[in-house]
Amino acid sequence: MFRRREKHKKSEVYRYWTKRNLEIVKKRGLLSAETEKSKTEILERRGKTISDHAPSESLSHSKKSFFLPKPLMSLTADGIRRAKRILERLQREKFILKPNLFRWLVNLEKGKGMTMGTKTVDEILNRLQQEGLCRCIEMNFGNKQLIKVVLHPHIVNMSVELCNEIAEKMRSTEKQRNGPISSEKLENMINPKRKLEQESAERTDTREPTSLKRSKHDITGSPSKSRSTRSFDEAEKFEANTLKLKVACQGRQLVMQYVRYHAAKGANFRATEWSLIPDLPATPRRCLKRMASLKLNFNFREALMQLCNMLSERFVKHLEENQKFTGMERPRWDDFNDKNIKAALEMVLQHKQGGKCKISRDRYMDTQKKTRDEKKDIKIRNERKGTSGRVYESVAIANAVELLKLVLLSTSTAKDELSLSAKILSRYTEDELLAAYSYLREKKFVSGGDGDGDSPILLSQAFLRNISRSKFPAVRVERAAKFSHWLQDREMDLIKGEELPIGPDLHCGDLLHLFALVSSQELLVSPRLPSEGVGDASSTGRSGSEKGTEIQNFLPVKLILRPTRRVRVNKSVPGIFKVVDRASHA
DNA sequence: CTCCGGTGACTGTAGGAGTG
DNA sequence: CACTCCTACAGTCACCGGAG
Repeated sequence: MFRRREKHKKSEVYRYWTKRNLEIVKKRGLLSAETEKSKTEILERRGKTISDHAPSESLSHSKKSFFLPKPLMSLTADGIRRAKRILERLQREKFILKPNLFRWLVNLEKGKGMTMGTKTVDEILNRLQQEGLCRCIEMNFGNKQLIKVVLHPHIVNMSVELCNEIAEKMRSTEKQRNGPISSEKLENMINPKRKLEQESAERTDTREPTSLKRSKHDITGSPSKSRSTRSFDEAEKFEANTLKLKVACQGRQLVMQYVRYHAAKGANFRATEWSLIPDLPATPRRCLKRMASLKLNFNFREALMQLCNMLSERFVKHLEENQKFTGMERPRWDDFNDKNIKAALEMVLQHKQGGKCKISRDRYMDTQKKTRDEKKDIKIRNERKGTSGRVYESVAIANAVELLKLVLLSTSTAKDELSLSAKILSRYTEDELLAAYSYLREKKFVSGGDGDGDSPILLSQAFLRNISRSKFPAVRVERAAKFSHWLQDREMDLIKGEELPIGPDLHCGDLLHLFALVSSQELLVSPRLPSEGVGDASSTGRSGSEKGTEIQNFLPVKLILRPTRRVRVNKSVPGIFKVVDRASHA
């Protein structure tokens, strides 16, 4: 994982990127030189890759999904959409003739470039039936042909009226498709009552009914109290399951569309333009709110970004390959039936309900408090920065990261320094330190510390290399050069043994240069306090000291940094004293 | 009763368009 | 180029209703 600060005009956004993703787009820079400009521009506009991303192992801990009933969960995204359509239509119409259902679904998916087979529909119906969301029966009104009918599950009694309705539907369908139908067929359809009475007589005769076959479910039992209760209960269950399925489909659709959008758009986006996302399951505003609320769940956000990354990688490849193999049919980059994509999507959907629900109340309250505190921290930090940059992590953890680095950088074994480090670190919670440590491990900033604890935790060679290679911004370098000139101008004073007061407004470049000299033992820095003590600047009237020129007004304090080794004599500068100008600080 | 997800009202902010 | 205005997104808070 790679955290990167992005500047978006007036704002700054922190995002996580996988290294691999970044490299892909870097490679893309090479490719773009050889390829068409327009496609390159698309890649350029996409930015470096997709944002925020969870550790890759997140996918390997596949948990059992509780989001949908298992039979439905195993359907593809298309399958779930079709199941949803079937259930919605079943809600409205109570029954559907299977041939009609098939034609209707095929018709709805016209232009998608795929042909759905009847087996696919059978599979979906089977799954729905297993979940008690529909009933599939075969009916015979006397003609040779069996008519397959999908029923709303709470229809347990085939009333004469319903048979009439089914027959009427069949008649109108046949008429539409084949023109006039045979008189025998018509007679059977128009008067199914007679046929049913006949069947009833056959049943009392303990013979197997011939005209109204049962499929997996009993659809012909006479009404009874227990049957009514079951019917009612099943109706309730149906409603609940339908609602659940509907919500799940919306959730899935929302995530899919969101991820498609972001994968294609890349990292250089300010915000989600919901109005541009097609096929949303609800209004853009509703989707925005829903997604915002889902993203409060850290696990969900991470899994979502993981999915974005995965899809983004495929999108980049897709563009690159299209550049090489123009005109060839390529696999879809956003194919949610792809094994890996599907797994990542399921992971996102699992976290949709997971996380918060799984933790105990106390733990939940702690988390809530922590979340609030973190948000407060972030708010304070953002306010201080004067921007509205959004930092998606705890400042406490960020601080802990820096402290850990410092502790690890320190090679001191002095007792007091170790206890000071321990004291500072003790201000952080175990969770924060663990998170900080995980972060450092993830970025390969530290090595060791694994196994039985024999190997100590150390800053990695890669980290140390990177430190020495990191470039200073030009403005800092200029500042250091200016400071260096300032010191050179006063070299004679220093040789004479005079102390030079250093102003309070040292910047990064000044400090770097100063402490480089201190580190090489060319200079000595000692703190001083004003002779009249520390207090309100207005009451002291130390105009001279504010200019930093009247060293005699300062008294040395106890804490004076002295080199432990002898000052190098071959250098002409014996020492410089850092004077702390309290008056100008107050 | 608590917990939790969903939702509306509200606020803050970025960025684009228009203007001088 | 700087400013204002407008739009859209994002986040917060409070409330509601269902589930347990």
